[in-house]
Amino acid sequence: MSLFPLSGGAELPKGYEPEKVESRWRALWETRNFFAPDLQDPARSRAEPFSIVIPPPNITGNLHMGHALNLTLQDVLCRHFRQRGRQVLWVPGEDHAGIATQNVVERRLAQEGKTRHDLGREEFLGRVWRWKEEYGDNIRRQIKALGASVDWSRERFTMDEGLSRAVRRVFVRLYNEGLIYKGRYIINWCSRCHTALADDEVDFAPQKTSLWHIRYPLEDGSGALIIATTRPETMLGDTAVAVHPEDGRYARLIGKKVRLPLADRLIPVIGDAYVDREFGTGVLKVTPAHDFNDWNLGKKHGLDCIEVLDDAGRMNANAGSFAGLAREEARARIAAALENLGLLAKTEDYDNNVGHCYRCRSLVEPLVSEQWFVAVKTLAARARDAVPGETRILPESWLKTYYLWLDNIRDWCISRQIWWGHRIPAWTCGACGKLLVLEEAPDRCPDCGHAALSQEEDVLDTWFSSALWPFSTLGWPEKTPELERFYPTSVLVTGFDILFFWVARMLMLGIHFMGRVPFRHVYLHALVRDAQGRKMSKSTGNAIDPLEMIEKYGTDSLRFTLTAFAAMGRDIRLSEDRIEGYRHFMNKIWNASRFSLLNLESAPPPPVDLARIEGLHHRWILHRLEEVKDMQAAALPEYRFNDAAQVLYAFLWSEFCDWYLECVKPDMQAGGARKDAACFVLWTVLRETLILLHPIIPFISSEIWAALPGATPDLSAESFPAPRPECRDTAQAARMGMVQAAIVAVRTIRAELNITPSLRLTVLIRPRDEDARAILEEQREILMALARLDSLILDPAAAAPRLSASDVAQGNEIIVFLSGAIDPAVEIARLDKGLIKLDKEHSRLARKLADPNYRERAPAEVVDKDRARVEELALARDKLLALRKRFAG
RNA sequence: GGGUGGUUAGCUCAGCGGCAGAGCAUCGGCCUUACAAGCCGGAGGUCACAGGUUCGAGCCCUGUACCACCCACCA
Repeated sequence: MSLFPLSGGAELPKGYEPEKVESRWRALWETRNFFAPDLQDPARSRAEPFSIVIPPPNITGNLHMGHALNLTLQDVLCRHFRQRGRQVLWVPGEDHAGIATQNVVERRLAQEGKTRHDLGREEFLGRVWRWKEEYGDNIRRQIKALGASVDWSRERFTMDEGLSRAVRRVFVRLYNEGLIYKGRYIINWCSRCHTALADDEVDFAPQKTSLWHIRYPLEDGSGALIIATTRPETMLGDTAVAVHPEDGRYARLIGKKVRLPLADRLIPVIGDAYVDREFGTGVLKVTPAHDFNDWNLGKKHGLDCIEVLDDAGRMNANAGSFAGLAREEARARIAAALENLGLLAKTEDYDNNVGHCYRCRSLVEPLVSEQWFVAVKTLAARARDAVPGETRILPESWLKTYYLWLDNIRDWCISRQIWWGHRIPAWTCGACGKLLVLEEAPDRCPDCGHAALSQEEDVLDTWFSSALWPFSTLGWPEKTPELERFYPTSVLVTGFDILFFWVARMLMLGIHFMGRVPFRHVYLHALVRDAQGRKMSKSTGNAIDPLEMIEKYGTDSLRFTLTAFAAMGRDIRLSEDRIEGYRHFMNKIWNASRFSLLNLESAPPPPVDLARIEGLHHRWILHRLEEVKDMQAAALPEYRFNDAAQVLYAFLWSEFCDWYLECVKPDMQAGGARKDAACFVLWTVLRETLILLHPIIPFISSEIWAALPGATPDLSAESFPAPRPECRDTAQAARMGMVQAAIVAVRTIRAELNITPSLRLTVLIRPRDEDARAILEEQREILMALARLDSLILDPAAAAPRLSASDVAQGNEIIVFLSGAIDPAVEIARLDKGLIKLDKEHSRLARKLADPNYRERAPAEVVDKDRARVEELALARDKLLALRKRFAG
């Protein structure tokens, strides 16, 4: 198959070059649309499907590290479950991001000296669409760059026709059910974006301001109430003054009236427990039109609502002589006017917290206006009940936060006064004034028959369409096979920062319209922070660009880094060093594979019965492979990404490379049946390890796979390796541990005595028992090679020469013969160091075992283990002491 | 004000009742025919603090300190 980069049995180039390798595989996966599930596939149809809808990136931006993490984790899951035989669907798509996108395009227009109003609605939207075509593709390329195994044939965009229809259907149904209503209400208003904002689109930030103390004279002339305010300019809209009903200073004044300065209106003094007696003077001015709490007080006490600010942040006609002034200007002028009248009691510095637009950072103004709302109380209650029974939120620490939010939720303001978005499907009859809420534009008014209908100007909050994403992308309101098969989706993988914006709302609308939750699990991953723990952002300039990292270190290095750091419930502090570090791991994999391929023929090695294979190292590595398979199969479905990555890292590097490959070298040199067996085990272990690595590092694993003898065309279609219970052998693994300990003991002596590695040593091992002797004898060749010996004596009775250094490893006495002089003091010091260590552990355990409470109450197996250990320690100590004696005399 | 998480080797972090771990950094020795982006070995810890539970506590409980973050409010 010429499409595939390498054919089986090829030699790998000396260095790993991610760029070349990756572009080949990207192109291949793309042209073949490898990751579109075949709904007709009988094998996969039997298993429970695995589906994910992508959190749609905004079309405004470039991929950042958060996306890279998000996409990597989803891809790891998708590839893993594909291996496990599940039918996997991962739906890609993009979000139109109403305000953000409109801002970007408007900024461009501004460069041409135009505003959107110069173009008009239609032409402006044309511009946005063109912009979308350009940048939507940008995001797509970046998703592809990461190697995400999405199904591009099912890509969706929140503004495409299908999804827009779903939006209209949902809107109309909620309206007819009385869950969407239109009303005058106080909302957050961004006077720069010129639109309403939802509560959670407002960011609070501290601001230095003043607290003005203003006298409000009592009507009866008996004095004045002094109120403290940060917003004197809104006083013109005051319709009451409030005090705490139990406040001894003021309670008797409730029901009286004060004269509102500058406006010359009489307003009542009301009593309400909401007032904090401790704050300021304990008297609160009430401006229902420009403050959320005042709005509530106004409703409760039946107060008038006088608006004094307009939607551009200027004083309106109600402000009398201040009309037309910007709010800051008005504030200064009013303060000055009060000062002149002697009504300004004092001004003090004050640290305030003010709302800002989360998109453009400008000040948010509470204003009363006509908006559309979703009545969320009942929807929220059901979304609450669904968790954790039908939908599990992980890590579970987020549960409480989720509940708390839903319990205190207010109606959701869904109308936005911008153009880019789903226009509200409501029309007003110009003749009779009837409001028509319909999925498609009506020709004429059904009541009066008039054709003069005008559609609402507003569009819907972006999150309204995203809230439908899990079912709208699958084809709803049509009854599609995808919807039937893949809803509810298996898991939603996203950052916790949009738990409320998005996750909770998907749950609400999913339950309402589908009758079932939209996903079984929600996995909330970390935020990616910089090395100092700050949030990465363009403005702070601390962002690490994933594409730059990909270019520099390769996609797999980046993916492995993100996976390895994705421990549940913790933020990731990322720095470039980390990625560079894991590039070393890629190189290690590459070179281990090169070595393997150099020893393998171009045809797959003839099979050997692995259950009966000779050779401790083979049995050990096969046993360990089984354990690694188990761990991976357990870790990934539990979203323990870091565990999966760490286990693979340690297995491949510290076991496969450091030990197994070294052990196998003599086999390869020996040739014959021994080499054949080694080739088969090597081939098997490498093959299966590549399969295990593939979900995390798809590119390099695919490239190596393709070069393996007998490789199938594409690793991404390969199944998770079947368990091989006959290869599990704990006893053999322990024996290997003993051999390793003996080798390490020799190496340590060599290093501590500064003996050059090039000098081959003579070593005497006094085995602890016959079994150990037999094993060590059998492994003589490996011991000789890895400890770099020229002679190995295995004899329990042999004497240790005075010219030697020694140690005890798992009960075996290791005696390294030395040719040159030895300083007895040095050797004694070495032995004493070991003895001290042994003694410490021995006495600790002995003390523990001496305690009858421990012996009685601890589980028998724990006690037995300690007993065995104590004996072993005692034995080792005796042996070391005996060895030490030869220097004493 | 309410809530959540964190405090373990120089750094970044795993571990969450039974021998304190990893990666990086560091120190010493090596171009040992896959890999110097490497190999071998070493050193490095009152597991924030104070109590408690337990035969046994980084691990469980209570409290304290500090650091993050989230929500609400701030007239």
